[in-house]
Amino acid sequence: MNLRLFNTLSGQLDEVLPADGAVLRMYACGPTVYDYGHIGNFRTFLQVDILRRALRLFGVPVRHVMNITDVDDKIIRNAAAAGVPIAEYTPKFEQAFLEDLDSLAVERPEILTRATQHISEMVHLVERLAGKNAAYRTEDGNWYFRLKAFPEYGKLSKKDLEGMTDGARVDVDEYERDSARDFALWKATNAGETGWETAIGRGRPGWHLECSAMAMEYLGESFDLHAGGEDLMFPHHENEIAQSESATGKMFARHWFHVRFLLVNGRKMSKSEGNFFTLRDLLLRSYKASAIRLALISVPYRHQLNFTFDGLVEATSAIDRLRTFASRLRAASLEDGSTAAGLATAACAQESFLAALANDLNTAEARAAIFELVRDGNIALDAGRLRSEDRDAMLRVLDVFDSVFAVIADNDAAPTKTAVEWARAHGKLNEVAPELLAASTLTDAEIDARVEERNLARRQRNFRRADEIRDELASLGIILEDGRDGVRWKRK
RNA sequence: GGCGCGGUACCCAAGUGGUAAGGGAGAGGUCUGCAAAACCUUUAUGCGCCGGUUCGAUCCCGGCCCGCGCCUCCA
Repeated sequence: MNLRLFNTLSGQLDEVLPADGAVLRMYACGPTVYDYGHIGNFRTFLQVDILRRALRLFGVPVRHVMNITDVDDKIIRNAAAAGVPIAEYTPKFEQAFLEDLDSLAVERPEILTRATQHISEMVHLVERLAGKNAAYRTEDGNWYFRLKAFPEYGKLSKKDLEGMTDGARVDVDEYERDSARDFALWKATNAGETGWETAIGRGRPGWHLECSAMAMEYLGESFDLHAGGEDLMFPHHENEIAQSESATGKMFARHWFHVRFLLVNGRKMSKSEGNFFTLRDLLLRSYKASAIRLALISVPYRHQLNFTFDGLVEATSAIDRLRTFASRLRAASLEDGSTAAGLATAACAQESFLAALANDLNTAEARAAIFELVRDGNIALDAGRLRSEDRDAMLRVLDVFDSVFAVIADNDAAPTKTAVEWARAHGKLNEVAPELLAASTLTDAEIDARVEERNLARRQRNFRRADEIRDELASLGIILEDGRDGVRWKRK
């Protein structure tokens, strides 16, 4: 089965296959490391993660490059405010970003590259463009791309260059430019400001330049797929295409993948709306990393996702159901052999799952296929109709599901712990949910002791005392479940 | 103003020209000292409104209403 994906450039679903028949080369725009990542950022990175995991599932090896933008206006401004050079300002946010990716089970790209480590490649690109009369230097030392040199400008975002100046807010003070739409390749800077001494003068790169230079460096002048948030389509990606294709004369990326912005409580996320959340905010409120991941990937990437706390609660319950089913299957003692119905249920679920993903990464439908397996599997289990090979087949389907969704395997403790430690180190303990703090004050041994105490009371049929202990632990975020095989407890 | 997306049960959310997946929540049941958990069952004669095409439309076409996004730093 081959993956068909919507291609912004062609405007239709296209099969995604490596042009060289071997490895799919993809570039995904990464973060600008000037602050902690928010859930909007992560929806995009998560959907790119789904893409690369799905490609692997379909047997397509991937070479995935992601940039870290470690020099830009906001970084320079924030670093200046903090009184440090940008090289001292950005590493902690880059580190936090990578930690957050780990928390969300986002696979690392094969190659991570930083803008500041590719200044010479960028300068070289400007020189190539200048050689083709597609770039020019103004008196103040800035370099601009000459839009007139690239008639195809607008082909990605379907914008008509002529109509664009109407209504668009264009900086009319930039009188030096040939055209107000010409974009900056290189910004001249003074001695005291962040900059590099180069053959094209002292300065720093414009934003778009880094992606073209680094994509070509690691993937070649022409490659398979380029990904990013929908906001990047214009002008960022359009400008990348213009400068890259003008320089090389070759098609830059064949396939363009854009992830739609999410809404939070029905509005665009913004600090002024009070609906702006970083991943860390949510972890500290005691939402599990897996639930955040599932909430952010359950709505297909081209649809607007309305992120809410209710949605997070729903995702938490949904994951519990999946995990319970998996452990029920593993624990069941079953007769050897298989049944036609059991194997068919597994095969059918897998087929629907793969077909849904192959159809433009329809994660909602893919998820539904797995929940049908859960229901049918539970029914067969209850009826005693399941045999060991049926179980094995179903577990294998769950593995296939989790190779893309990555929510059944329970790795939730580490992200929460990391977040709480981070809060402690940054004087943000007041932002940590009380039960999270409370739960971390009791060791496992202490909890076990309390549970044992309660068991004793129960054996003596002193239920009043038993309930007291249960309530007490509940207030500390410890949940008890009395089962057939004893008492299980878990931290909320 | 230009470009684009969406309005499906209490909430979230797929989907198809032939009569509505899935998840959550609620209700009922099984189990239990109680509870929780778990499992099962159940919940839209209808898919924003009005026309049209069709044997038949939630799905196609036109109009309208509402919500949202991009066009500017932004994932």
